[in-house]
Amino acid sequence: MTTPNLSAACSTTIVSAASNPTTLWAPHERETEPLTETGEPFSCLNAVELFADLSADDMDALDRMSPPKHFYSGELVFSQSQPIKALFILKAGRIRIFRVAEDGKTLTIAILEPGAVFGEMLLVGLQMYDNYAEALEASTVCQLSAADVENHFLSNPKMAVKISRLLGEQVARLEERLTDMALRPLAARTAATLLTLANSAPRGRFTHSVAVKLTHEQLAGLLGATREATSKIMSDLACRKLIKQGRGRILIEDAEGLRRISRTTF
Amino acid sequence: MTTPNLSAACSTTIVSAASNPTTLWAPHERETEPLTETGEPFSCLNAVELFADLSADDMDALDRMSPPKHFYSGELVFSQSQPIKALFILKAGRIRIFRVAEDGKTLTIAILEPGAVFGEMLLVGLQMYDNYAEALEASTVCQLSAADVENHFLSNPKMAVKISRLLGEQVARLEERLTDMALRPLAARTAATLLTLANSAPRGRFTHSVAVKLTHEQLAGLLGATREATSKIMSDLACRKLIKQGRGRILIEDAEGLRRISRTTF
DNA sequence: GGCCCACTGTGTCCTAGATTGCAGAACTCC
DNA sequence: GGAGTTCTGCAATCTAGGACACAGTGGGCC
Repeated sequence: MTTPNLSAACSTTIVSAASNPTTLWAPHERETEPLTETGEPFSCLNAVELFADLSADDMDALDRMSPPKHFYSGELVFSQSQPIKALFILKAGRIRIFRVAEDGKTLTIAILEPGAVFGEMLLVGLQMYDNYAEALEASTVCQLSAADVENHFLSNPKMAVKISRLLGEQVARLEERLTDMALRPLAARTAATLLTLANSAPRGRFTHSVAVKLTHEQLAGLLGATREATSKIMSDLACRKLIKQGRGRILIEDAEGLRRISRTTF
Repeated sequence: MTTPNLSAACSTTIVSAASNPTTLWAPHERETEPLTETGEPFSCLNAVELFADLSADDMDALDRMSPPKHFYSGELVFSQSQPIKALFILKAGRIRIFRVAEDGKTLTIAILEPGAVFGEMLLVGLQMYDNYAEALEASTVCQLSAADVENHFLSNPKMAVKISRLLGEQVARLEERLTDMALRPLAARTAATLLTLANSAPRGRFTHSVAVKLTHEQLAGLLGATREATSKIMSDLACRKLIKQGRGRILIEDAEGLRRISRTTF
């Protein structure tokens, strides 16, 4: 009652909003988009905050030891059968970290953008770790072997502190997500997730609104819900003018409105 | 179908099993139980693994600076209004860490036994952190102020590594719990949770089975479910002879059976 | 320019679990 | 040993969201 339920009232006109003639998510834009703000030709390490404290020597050494590897869209970066033996740095593309249940259903733990470091559990010496990683698009990844990491890294005390902070933030995020999953209805979770995604996403340069590059299916994986249920919520959000939709793109139009929804209990 | 559903078949005789004349969870046992294996009179620090690498001097200094504080059952150790300004060490009793949703429903993040360190987010410099902590029973807690921690701790490189490991394990646990929450039905989650609890619980000394000291309500808080739903599952588990129940006590009788249930999808 | 396929919208069941309400049993405290 | 409080069992709804089943449609690709 407090939150007006308009789902019935505006079951049409949803896509029409998305098909307006702006080039916001025009496909050709993707190619010209620099993958990080630091420019195209960058070593695997120099753009990553985690490595900022490395000496130039270490940086060079590590860089030489970490040949970039290419993954096709859909390819597995690691899995149970190929357990993590390296620290990964995503150079280009997008990687999805996920877990699989017995029945094949999956939950997405994270979707990584260029510059992200993953396989961090190696740093902490945790072996058994049943996450999978899959390339959502063609991606380039650098690998640091456990030995290299050992030598140039764990010796450095500043590094340990950074790792702690990294993990601490992950803990906070995960606790938040866990309680959302347990206590919040799908609509609220969806809104909250969109907001978080929007924050980590690159700002749009042609508009005030922020684009999140995800299909409903991918979003559903992140929410722990079905594609159908997610689609329904998204249509609803769209017709309340909180977001705009395009195939595989979501534009956040009204962050404040989303924040309101994310606090609803039912 | 693969998992026999006996809920109807054995809806009686559940409590009778719990009311047998053993003294396994007799109330008077609690008082005589040593709170940790290291004996009664212990400083706040010496029994805690995290501090093992501290020099004797540091240990003494910190010990002097951390007066034990008492909390009554039900009292809040910290909350939004009293944000974390210290690192806590649980000396005696049990503490529940939880989060609260807008509508008042809560999710239990963890239930801590003596020896546990909490408020770790302080170590990583994360301020905003909306967890609550409440004493489940009369508890004694030592506090290390942020300044003390700073001086004796963050300077020590070994310490940072330990903290990383601590947080890494938390991340792993939380990811596991998150996927369970998203992909597994209540029964499976219950079984899995009981097993985890059993592992961290002190071994029973009079029997092969392990006791978990929780009411259905507390367990439900951990599972993100209602007390009723949890009770139903518990009765079911009990009549399959996988557990035995007593007021506020759960005995794991057949860990292997529980493990089987924890893998069921429906 | 046309074909095909990945995305999305919708609609109808159907079940797990929330909600509500209550009752009896066990433990605690006088 | 009696009263009140906690804990647990049980049953009757109610509902969010899952499972299926299709139907458009936009866009990439040839």
